[in-house]
Amino acid sequence: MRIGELASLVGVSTRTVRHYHHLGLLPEPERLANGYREYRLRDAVLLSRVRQLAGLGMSLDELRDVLAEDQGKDLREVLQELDADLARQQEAIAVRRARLAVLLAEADLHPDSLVPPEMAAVLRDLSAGKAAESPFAKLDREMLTLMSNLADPADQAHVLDLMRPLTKPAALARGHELYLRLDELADASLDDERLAELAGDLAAHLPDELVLPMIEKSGAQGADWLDALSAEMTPAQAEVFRLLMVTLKGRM
Amino acid sequence: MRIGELASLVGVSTRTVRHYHHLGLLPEPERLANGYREYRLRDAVLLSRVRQLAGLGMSLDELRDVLAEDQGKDLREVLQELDADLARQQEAIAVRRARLAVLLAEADLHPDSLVPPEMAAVLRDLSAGKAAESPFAKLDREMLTLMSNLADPADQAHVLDLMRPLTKPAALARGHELYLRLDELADASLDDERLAELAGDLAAHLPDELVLPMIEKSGAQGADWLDALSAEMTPAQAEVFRLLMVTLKGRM
DNA sequence: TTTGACCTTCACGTAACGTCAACGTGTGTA
DNA sequence: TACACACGTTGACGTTACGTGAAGGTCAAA
Repeated sequence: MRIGELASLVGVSTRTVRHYHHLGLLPEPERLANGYREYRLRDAVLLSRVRQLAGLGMSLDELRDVLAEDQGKDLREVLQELDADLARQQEAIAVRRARLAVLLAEADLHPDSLVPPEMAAVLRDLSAGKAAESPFAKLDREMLTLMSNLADPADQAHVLDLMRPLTKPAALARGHELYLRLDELADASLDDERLAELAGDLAAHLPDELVLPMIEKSGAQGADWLDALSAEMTPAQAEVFRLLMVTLKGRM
Repeated sequence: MRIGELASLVGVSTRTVRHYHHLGLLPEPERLANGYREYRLRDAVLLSRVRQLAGLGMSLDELRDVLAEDQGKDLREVLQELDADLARQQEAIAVRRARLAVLLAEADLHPDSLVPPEMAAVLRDLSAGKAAESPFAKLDREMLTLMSNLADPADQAHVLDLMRPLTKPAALARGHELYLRLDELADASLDDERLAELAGDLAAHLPDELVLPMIEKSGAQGADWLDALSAEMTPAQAEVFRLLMVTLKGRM
């Protein structure tokens, strides 16, 4: 047999056969006078075995070890590891599919704000009505989208629970008003009394359980999302948040 | 934010961020006077979105299309395709695990002859007893191993059914005897009468349903396993098989 | 001033081959 | 005999999503 016959017998490309020679998975056969490789039946058996194992999902490197060590690790052990690995892959894919299903449940799916449907509804509510044009509402939505994207699914549900009181009509109206007040005070002087007043109203509006964990997490990590957020605000708005933080930390 | 802060905020490496810039998945931000990239909150949102989609199993190329076309294919469609693809992957892994389970059921698993347990038992029987040392039995085992490796699982079961009659004690003894006779005639003259006699006995021994499909498949493909097989036999043995083929073709 | 911890771009390495390129070999046909 | 055509040979670049140096500039603290 020459290489093409061997390849088509086993159902692979000649390139694959040569590749396996290169990796040492298949011994180089004798050469004819013209330099062509000359294969025997045994080579077909060896090649088909390599394909079998490779087809099970084993890497060619692992495969070389299995074939070489010959006794090193007991084939059964290797195959059991492989099975465990495949099980993990299945699990990972299942998780991805579950997340996909959640996203696909969203009614008007668009490339921005890839948040789960429930969160999308909350975001819509928060910047609806009077706050529809509010720049600060937009910033807040941006930040909440980021938080949603970064949180793991377990936290997601928890955060949604905590935000639910904010979506009741009365709280919503109050939230919109706070957005507008933040917009108004954008360029206020840093010693404007309304800043402290607004910070107090914000502290009263936001549930402690929602904000406190954020503060805690914030201090821990190196890169701080609070820094990124306040960099987007005007100095006056940042001052409002500084006051808010002081108030909230006092409550801890 | 500089690149390190952005990266740790979203939980990726700085290399990844730069890679996404290179691929056009993330817009290059402004640069500071010293050449450092300066990111805004919006970039974190964009980056986290890219990670979300990539984490679902989408390739970065597809992702670029999704983000660029913006309206081209409707995100929902893309995600549905992705889900279908993931489903196929799950199925493929399940098949691999099923094959693994079959292999792991084999009692003495060793790297040679990776055949399913039932086939392994048949192979053991065929070259047991009187045929334990038979060179031809060894050749036959080699070929059957190859066939088993190359056959798809559906055929596998069928072939095993067809071989079952050969494993009954009486047939087995007769098979061993035939192996020994093939060994004896290895270097016989091509016009030795015993060759035709042996071919006849072989034809009587082998079930038609087992051999006929092999002959048919053999003629069709370019690379012929029969060629490879007869290349391993002595001229006299090859002659036996030629005669056997003639007999069998006559029966078709 | 030196030490770190950042940042910059450039470029090779990874897995398992596919796919030219550039070339020799062997056979059938005009 | 000449030419086409199918097959073989080695060598090397392309693919995916970054990791991992290399070689060097920037900035703040000790």
